[in-house]
Amino acid sequence: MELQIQIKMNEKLYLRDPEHTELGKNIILHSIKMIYKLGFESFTFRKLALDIGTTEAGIYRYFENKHRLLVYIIAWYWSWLEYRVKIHTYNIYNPEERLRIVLKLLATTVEDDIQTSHVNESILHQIIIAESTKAFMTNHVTDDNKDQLFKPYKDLCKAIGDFILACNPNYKYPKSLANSIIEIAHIQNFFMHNLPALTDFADEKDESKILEFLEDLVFASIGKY
Amino acid sequence: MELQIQIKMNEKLYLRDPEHTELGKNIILHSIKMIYKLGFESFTFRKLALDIGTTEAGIYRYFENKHRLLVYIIAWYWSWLEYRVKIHTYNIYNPEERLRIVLKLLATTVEDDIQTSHVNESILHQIIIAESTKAFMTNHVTDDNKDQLFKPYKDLCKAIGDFILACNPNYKYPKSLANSIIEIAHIQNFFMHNLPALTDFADEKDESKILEFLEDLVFASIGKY
DNA sequence: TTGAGATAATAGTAATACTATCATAAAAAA
DNA sequence: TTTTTTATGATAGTATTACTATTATCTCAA
Repeated sequence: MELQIQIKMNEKLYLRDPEHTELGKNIILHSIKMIYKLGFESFTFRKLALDIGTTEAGIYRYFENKHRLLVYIIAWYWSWLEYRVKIHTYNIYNPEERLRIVLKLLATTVEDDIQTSHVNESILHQIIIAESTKAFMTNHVTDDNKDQLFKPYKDLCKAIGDFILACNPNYKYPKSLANSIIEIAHIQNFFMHNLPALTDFADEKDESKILEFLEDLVFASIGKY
Repeated sequence: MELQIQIKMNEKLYLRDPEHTELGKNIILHSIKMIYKLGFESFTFRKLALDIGTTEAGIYRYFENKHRLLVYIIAWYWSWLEYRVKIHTYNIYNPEERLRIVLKLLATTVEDDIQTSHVNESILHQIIIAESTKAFMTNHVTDDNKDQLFKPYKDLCKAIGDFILACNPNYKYPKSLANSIIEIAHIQNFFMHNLPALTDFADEKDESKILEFLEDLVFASIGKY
């Protein structure tokens, strides 16, 4: 038996559902590779079209512009991560252990443990690290938010915030701490690889050190250290 | 007596020093206003030239491209902030008090307490919140780092890291905690204003709440709570 | 067999991100 | 005072990006 998961995406994210067609799936697959390789700024629909063997117009039928495509990809990642969090914390009833599992999922490179057809999750994780805040750090963030484009991120933060509260119901900043640990995990990873002097992990370049830092931070903050 | 501070900028940041000429100062002044208003993505040299009443070519004489201009502005901010940190912690010998002062400088809107001619520091702070990570989140981060473009940010982190160590010489992650608190301060501020459901400060929209969160986080982490 | 849905091919536009050239005005050096 | 440097303005031009529009073709399902 081969299991496939399918993530239902917000319809505002696309013009035509890329999951429904071969070209659509190719757009997702190749855009992930290309954004990873070139960085989001240098990534263009023209280059993507050339790579896939289609035309710019073809891609514009699926996505309004490259920013929407980025938001789509990132939203997919957050949904997928929330799903992973659910699976990995299933049947675990100790709140601290659950939180530890979440931190590990956030801070370490994904192993392809869930089958998804057309997405390379490990490369996607690298995109998230470098590009994910660009999804909302725009001057149209309010409109995008009204279209619910950031719901997967919010849902994940909500879930993590609830885990934090389960550890310590009196902790005053569960939501803020939730998104903080996500963003810290990414920025530490980015700095470790690109501006290592800014971190305490320069020598080892080891993700498990980031995880230790995060655990230290979180459990000290919620008073369970 | 009127005191003016002058920040010496890395020469790689510009083609022609904007501090030396009227046009140069105008470029800085107007670009800050315009990036604040339009967001960095919608900001162009054409619009800036029109606003100043010069030509695109004129601006290209000062800055290679709009990204370099952003990095210049941000680098200026970090240098200025490090200077502020120095002044405000001068003659304060209690390490925890010093750290508290730094957190306040990081988390709250600047009052124009130091005279600088052509920079609106309070608008600049808003730019930093929304755009500062875009300075290094690029695929040319390594080259830019070799050119020392991020030195002011690194210097500030170093200073904060030293304050952290002064509070607790055994704390294992002073550098990582230093940049983490900077980035958390910004992201909480951004979320509070733009995606308030993600924070615990939604109702009040009050920077002092962010400061409380940061203090809680930092002093818990270094074990002085 | 018809027709809906998807794609390819082509064309075209406005804006962006630059580079180059030349004339001129102002400031500094001779 | 004259010369030279420096900064700016005016103008022009190119490649690329970010789109939109049109038409022809292909495929699959009713």
